[in-house]
Amino acid sequence: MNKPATIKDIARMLKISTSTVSRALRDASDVGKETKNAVKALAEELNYQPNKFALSLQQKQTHTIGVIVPNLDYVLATMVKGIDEVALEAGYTVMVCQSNESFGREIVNTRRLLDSLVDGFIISVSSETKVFDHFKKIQDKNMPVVVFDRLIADMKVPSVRLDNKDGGLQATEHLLEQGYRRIAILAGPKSLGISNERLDGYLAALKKYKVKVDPDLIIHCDFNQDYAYLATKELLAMKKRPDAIFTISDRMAIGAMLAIKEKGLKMPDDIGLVGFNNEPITSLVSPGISSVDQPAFELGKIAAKLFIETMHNNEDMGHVEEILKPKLYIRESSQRNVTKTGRTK
Amino acid sequence: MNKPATIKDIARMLKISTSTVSRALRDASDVGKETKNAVKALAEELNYQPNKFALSLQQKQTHTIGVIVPNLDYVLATMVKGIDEVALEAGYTVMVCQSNESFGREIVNTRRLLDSLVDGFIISVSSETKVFDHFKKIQDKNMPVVVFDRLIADMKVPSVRLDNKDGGLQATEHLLEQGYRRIAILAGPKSLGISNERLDGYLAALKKYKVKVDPDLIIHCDFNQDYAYLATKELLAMKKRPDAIFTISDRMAIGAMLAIKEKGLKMPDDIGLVGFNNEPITSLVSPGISSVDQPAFELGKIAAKLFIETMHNNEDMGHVEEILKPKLYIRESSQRNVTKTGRTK
DNA sequence: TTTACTTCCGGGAACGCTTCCGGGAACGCT
DNA sequence: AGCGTTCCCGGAAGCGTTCCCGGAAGTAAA
Repeated sequence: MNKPATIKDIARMLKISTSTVSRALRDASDVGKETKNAVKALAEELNYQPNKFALSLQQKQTHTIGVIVPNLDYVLATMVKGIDEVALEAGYTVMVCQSNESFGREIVNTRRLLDSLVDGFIISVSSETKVFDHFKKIQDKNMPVVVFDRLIADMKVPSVRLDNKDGGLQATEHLLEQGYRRIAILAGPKSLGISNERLDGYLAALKKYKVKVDPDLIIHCDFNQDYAYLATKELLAMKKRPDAIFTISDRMAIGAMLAIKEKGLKMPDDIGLVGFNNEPITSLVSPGISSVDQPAFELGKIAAKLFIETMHNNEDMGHVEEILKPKLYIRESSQRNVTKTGRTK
Repeated sequence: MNKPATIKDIARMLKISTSTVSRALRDASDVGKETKNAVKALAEELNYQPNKFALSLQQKQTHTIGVIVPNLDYVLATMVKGIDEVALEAGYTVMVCQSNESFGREIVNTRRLLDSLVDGFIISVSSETKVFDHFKKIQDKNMPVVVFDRLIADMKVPSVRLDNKDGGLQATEHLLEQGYRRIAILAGPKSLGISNERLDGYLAALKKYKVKVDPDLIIHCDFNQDYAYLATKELLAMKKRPDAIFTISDRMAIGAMLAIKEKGLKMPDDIGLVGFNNEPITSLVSPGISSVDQPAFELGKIAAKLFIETMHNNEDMGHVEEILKPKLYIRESSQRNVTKTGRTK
């Protein structure tokens, strides 16, 4: 039972030709019923598994999807789970590579998967990435590409993403409704699209409420907790400190929260706080942090569906662009008027 | 530039044979210097990439490792990152599949990867899994298998794991040192090895301090926050409630913490709490939760190293078993005597 | 009986690559 | 001049499939 059985073995044992075996196994029409059964029975018995390499060599398909993500934090891990779910259903296997938010790493990963191992890609790009040549190579090879969450600027490919602007708008509007007026925003690096979109939402909300934008309250810092902590410390040290902070990720919200507590300020009274992603941690800390939820699992599923469609319909899926709506979960960190809205979750 | 260039193309263009091209590309000795250079130059120009399927068909190697994990929570994601790191270095690509702690899912994943796509496996088994036939099939095919974190009971394969007993011991001993005497433990399902080992450590510590074991204080519940919350509620409702709780995961610790707060008890004075994994969240909540740290990244790296060794040294790696030591990080949730130990991290 | 059409099956090429084998040319030595 | 070596290179088989094509029966129609 060492060497796996091949189609040839079956042919030899049954004294028929390999082509017949091949056809029988795939239920082709032009093969006798008895032979078909005999072949299937023997295949079963020998535990026959078609050799994927031979198949791939022939039909140049691997039924494998390369997924490249910047990391595997809560949101992305959930999205990947969604991808996995529908990919498996459709007979695809998924290869997940993390780029660790590194441009170089992303190129290496792409290269590796590209060589010949995968049928196509589902990508969320690293925050470091500013040029997309390595991804364009994929398209040159006519492989399907779907991007999700973080989009690629100038490539015409199907995509799923969150309506980040709306998320920023909901968050900021909520703070305004609660009476906060000097609202700061902790955004990510300027190269990061999702960050800019959320910032747009923030600006839109201020405009709607006719609150003047103070450039000093718009901070771009790295996408993590430590930087958010430092940035918040600076914000709170201002002569006219902000009375609320909107961070574009929950990890940053945590950083901000640490700085706020250290300063001895109380949420939501002294200062309001809203995060983004609705990670479980937001409801665990106290006070709970309001946060914009995104349907991550659903988003992953859609990404995979788009991929499979593009794979099958050879027609150019042009620029299909699915946009999902976020939903704000309000918790203690920003809820001044308890009468106003019921606490969710 | 649509069809990728093959060795044949090069041969034809240079008017030499494919075998010569093949040899030239791999720097074989018996090929003229000039031809060699010519071939290499042309290959470069055509952006030639050897077809992996053809290679695999031939030499039955894919340079791909199948990694099966129960989920992608903080610890496992970190471990996978470690695996990725050294695998990439060694020229291997990694395929990650999550079993979602489901036995059935694990079988499907194994099956899929097994078919022919991977050279071997690095596995952390699902908590649901009690029989290991699907893994034994892998060995039957003479593929290398390395297990990590959660071991497979009766299979002789190289493994890396944490010294879970020591972790349980450190945690419990610490609580005892702090003067707690009625210490409860929230363990996982009885089928979960790591849970039992940590429980062993707990028992060992009690024995060492000559504290009698109270079976009512040993709770087996599901490995997540909600169940831990419920279990803790019950514990706290006892006539003689415990004065400390050791949970075998941080997520469970969070659940416990919620129940404790709800009951109006204060940590560390009314009750002590120690978790396991040292997830970032432990230092974010307040009070910070003491937790047993495991070198997850390192553990992942070792797993991959073991795999590659097994792959190369054909000699049976017998039963290599690497065991890593955990380290307790003490935070506010369990630190009564501030004089005793300095707070770490 | 011939013709034509099904039904079922085998032969062989092809996918892209490696590797074994063998042969020709050039060279040096006797 | 003859022989053995060394250096390069081409031919061909083989990895496990699929698929096209053609052929041998059998059956129905002319």
